Amino acid sequence: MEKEITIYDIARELSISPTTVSRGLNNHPAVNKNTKQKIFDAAAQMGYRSNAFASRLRKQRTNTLGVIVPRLDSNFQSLVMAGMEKVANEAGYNLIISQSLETAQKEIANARTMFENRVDGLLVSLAYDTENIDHFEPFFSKGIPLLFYDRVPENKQCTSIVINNIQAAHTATTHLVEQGCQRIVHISGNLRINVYKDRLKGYKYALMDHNIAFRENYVIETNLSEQAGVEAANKILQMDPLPDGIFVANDTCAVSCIKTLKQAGISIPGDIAVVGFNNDPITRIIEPNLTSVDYPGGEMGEVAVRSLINYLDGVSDVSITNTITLRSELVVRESSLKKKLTAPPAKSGKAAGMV
Amino acid sequence: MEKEITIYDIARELSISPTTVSRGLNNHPAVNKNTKQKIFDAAAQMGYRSNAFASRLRKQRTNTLGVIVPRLDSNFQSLVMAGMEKVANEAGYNLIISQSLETAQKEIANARTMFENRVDGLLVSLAYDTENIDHFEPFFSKGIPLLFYDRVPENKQCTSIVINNIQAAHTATTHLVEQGCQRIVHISGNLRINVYKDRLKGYKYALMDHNIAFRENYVIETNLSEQAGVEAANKILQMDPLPDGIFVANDTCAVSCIKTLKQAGISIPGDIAVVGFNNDPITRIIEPNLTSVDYPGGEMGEVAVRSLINYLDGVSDVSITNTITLRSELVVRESSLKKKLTAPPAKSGKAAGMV
DNA sequence: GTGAAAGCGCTAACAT
DNA sequence: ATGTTAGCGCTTTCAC
Repeated sequence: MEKEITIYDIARELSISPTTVSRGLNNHPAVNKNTKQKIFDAAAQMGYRSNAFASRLRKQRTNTLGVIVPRLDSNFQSLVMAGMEKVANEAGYNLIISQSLETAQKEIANARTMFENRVDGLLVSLAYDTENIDHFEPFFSKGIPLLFYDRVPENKQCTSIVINNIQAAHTATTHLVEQGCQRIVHISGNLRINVYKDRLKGYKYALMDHNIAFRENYVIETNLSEQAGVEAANKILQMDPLPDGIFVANDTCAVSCIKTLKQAGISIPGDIAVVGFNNDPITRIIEPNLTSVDYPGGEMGEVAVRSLINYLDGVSDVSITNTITLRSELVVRESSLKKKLTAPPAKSGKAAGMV
Repeated sequence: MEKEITIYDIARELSISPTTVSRGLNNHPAVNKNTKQKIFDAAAQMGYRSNAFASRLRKQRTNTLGVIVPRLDSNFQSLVMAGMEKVANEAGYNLIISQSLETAQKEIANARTMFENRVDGLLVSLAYDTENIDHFEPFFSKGIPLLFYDRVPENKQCTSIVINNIQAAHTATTHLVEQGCQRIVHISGNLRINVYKDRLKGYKYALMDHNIAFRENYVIETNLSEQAGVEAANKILQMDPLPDGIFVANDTCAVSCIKTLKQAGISIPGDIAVVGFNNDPITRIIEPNLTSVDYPGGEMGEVAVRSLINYLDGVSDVSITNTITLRSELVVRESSLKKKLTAPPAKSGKAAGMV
């Protein structure tokens, strides 16, 4: 590998100082336009490339953000990543992305790596089995901004970006009640995680608000996988009387649940109305199309990175100790419509959403 | 922000030299076990964190790989990313990920950033409108390994990881022919991209091999979006006689095409048999379930990173100028089955795949 | 087994 | 507008 060109080489070539070269390359205002041009020309011609490490070592700022995500291969998370990358890229930040694969152990290791890589800020969505956030302690004590999104810690001291899961679940459940459902099952995810815990709460509250008794055995805790949907459906089929509504905490599981129920001869929504969560593309493919809570992944990613960068730039030092709550909305489709609407339901998309 | 602890601080604390501290921290064999222990203890106690930049500046190696991907928010690409991250992480490499958003312009900018970040290697899947790969020239001339996957340049000089799109498309089309289809339409993607070009080729070859005339107007070039599926379906509905088979270059488009055809009263596969590409989760949700080419995204990501790292470690300097072709397979489901199989088709999954 | 010294390439005082 | 100087924190000869 040939020798790298440095600003010293350029300086020598042009008989000026390295300082001026550095300044020129960085478009410092106090450099003669002519000199600047010469510097750029020489740099291009000599095949110079700036050494980000030397610069970072010197500047003590990395222009890099770290992301720790449970899994990259989820529809929701990939939307988030896309949003994050977009904003970060526009702002000149790099993104180092790692996945915890839902284990605290990897999350801890990743946090450590991010710390040593001296990311300027860190974005985290917690793993399934993360019990505490001690592994982020170094970030707190060094004052490195840490922002949780979606799967956030209970500890309300942390900055987080979420949707109002309680409210969303309340709306979803209420919708089922309004469609005439009285025996509503809730298929939940891991109840140690805030989002699923909150969705359960919203479900409960909605029942209470409509004077429907909450029944412990109507809550099925699962891992929300496709397989879990099949199993949950089988449990539901055993129930007597048969439930007439199901609120599922994600779409993957809701869809496989519907498939299983249909195979068993249950009519959706006739016998059982179903509402999912996430508004994944599959909601518009399953028959009947699935009513679901639209969950702004891309936006969440964008907002998260933007907040972090604003904070780093001192623009919004207002407080990084806040919770940002994004809007979500119920998108009503056929799977939950026991009653006909006065106007026919929109074919698809968000048209029928209620704000 | 309090001062960072460096190896000098540790050295002073223990009255030994920074050299020894550095060696100890890096588990250099020639350091006394006792000393090593003392170093680690002091480091932990003093809250030391290694400065990756200083180390990289000195070592001229970054342990970082760059990834430039068209879009993060695609099912396939998120599988790839997940596979890449997994292997990279295990090997102690960081991943800097950026998206081109399908534009050559951003791809060029991203390549530049990756270059300045001195990634040890780069993984690229090309954007829609990338016309040439001049922007990767710096990597070639600096000897930085560059590995293309999936969307690779025509130029066969580059290392790439692909599936055999010609063969896969040939198999898919042949399957339709064997089901009795004679008028098979192909819904293709952007024909400037190798994968779609090759799928068209495979389709053509299969027709030829079965003495079916290739008809120009049976090829519909689209962007393979959901919307494109609707439009393509409408075109097909205009055709007289009606085609009896469709081979679509991805599943998203195939599914929306099926939905539109069904709405128009066409029976799938009775009137028209359909085969997709990618084996996305949606193939198992649409009714009838969609026959599709299984496309190993996760594996592609894993293999790509593993190859790159092996090369960097000098393990497989065999040649980074090769093409690695991964296996793909047709997964037969109801959407293409005009004839009953002797054995009943597998309910789902890859069981019915032909190798 | 340990240490001294030099330097990776850059930038930010502080001159001038 | 430009230059001098020093140092970011680490690793690596080379020496003992």
